[in-house]
Amino acid sequence: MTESKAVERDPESVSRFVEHFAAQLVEAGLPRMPARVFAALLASDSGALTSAELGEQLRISPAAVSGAVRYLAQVHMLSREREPGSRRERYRVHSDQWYTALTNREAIIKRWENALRDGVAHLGAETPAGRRLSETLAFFEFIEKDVAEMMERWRVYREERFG
Amino acid sequence: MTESKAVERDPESVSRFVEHFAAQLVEAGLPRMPARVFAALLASDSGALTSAELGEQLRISPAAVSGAVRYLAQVHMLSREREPGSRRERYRVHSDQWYTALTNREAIIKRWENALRDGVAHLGAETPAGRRLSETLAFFEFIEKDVAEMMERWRVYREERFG
DNA sequence: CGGCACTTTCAGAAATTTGTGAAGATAAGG
DNA sequence: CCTTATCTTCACAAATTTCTGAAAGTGCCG
Repeated sequence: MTESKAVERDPESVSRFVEHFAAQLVEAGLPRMPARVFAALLASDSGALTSAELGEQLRISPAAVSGAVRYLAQVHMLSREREPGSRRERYRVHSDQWYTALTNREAIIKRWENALRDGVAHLGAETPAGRRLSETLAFFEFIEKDVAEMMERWRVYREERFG
Repeated sequence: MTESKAVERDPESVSRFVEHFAAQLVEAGLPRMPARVFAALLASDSGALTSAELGEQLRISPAAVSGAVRYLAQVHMLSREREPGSRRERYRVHSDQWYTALTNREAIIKRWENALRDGVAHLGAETPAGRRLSETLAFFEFIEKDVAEMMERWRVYREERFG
C-alpha cells in the first residue's frame, strides 16, 4: 500500500464505478437516469443521499433527480425518508428491498401468464399453437413457485454469512 | 359449442392474442417489433414462419421483419432455418430455446458481477459502501448457481408432463 | 450467365423518450 | 403570515429510436 490511511473515498474513483455500473443496468433495460441514481446510492457509504447530493454528484437538474427517484420508488428499488425537521428528503437503498425488486418481475410474469391463458382459450387447447402456449404457461408457473423458494434459501444463506 | 368443426384459426382472434401478448413483452422491455414477431411465431401452428408470412400478418415491411429477426436471433429467442432448395428462410421458436433465453440474463448478470467486483476493489472492501457492494455481489453469485439447478428441475418436470 | 425470388442494408421521415429551465406547490422557521 | 428551502410539475428542445421505401446483395435455377 502506498497510502497510509485506510481507503479514502476518491470522488473520481466513485464516479467511475457509478457510471460503469449504471451503464450495465441501462443495458439490461433500466432507463438512464434511474440507473445512475441507483448506482450512486449503492456506492454511497450511508446508503442514502439527498436530492441535492445526487444532483451535484451526477451533474443533473433537480427535475431529473425527481423523475428518476419517482421511477425507482415505483419499482421498489428505493425508499423515501423524511428528515425530521426539514423538508429535505433522503433516498435510500435497502439491500433486501432491491433483491426482491429484481426478482419482482413477478407482476410482469403474472400478466404474461394471463395473456397466455387467454391465448390457449382462444386458439384451442388441442391445437398445436395452443399446446405450445400451454407449455410456456406451465414453465412460468413452475418458475414462479421455485423462485419463491430460492429467495428463501438466499435469506437463510445471507443471514449466516452477513448477519 | 356452436361450431361443429374443431377450432378454426380465426385470423382476427390470433391477431388479438399476438398483439396483446406482444404488448406485455414490450412492457417488460423488449422492443416492439421483435415482441410482435416473437408473439406471432408463438401463436403459429407450425412454430415457424417465413419473412413474407410475418410481414403480411403483422403488416410490416420486409425491412422491419429483417431487423426484428436479427434482434431475436441475437438474444437466442429464435433460430433461422434455410428451406432447402429456396432462398426463403424460416424463423422458428424452439420452446426450450426461449426458456433459456429468458433466464439468460446470465450474460448480463455476469457483467454486473464484474462491475461490482471492480467497485469493491476501488472503494475498499472494508468501507460501508464496499460491504454493500459485496453483499449484492454475493446475491448474484448465489442466484446464478441456484437458477441453473432450477432449470434442471424444470427439464425433469417438463419431460414427465409433456414428454 | 442471367433472371428471379428473397433478404439485407441504408438514408432519412416520424414518433418516442429524455432532460432542462422555469414556474408552482409544500411546509419549516422566524 | 411571510420567507425560504426543497421538491414536483409542465412545456418544450434535443437526442434517440423505430420504421419505411428504395437500392443493393445473394445464391438458386434455367
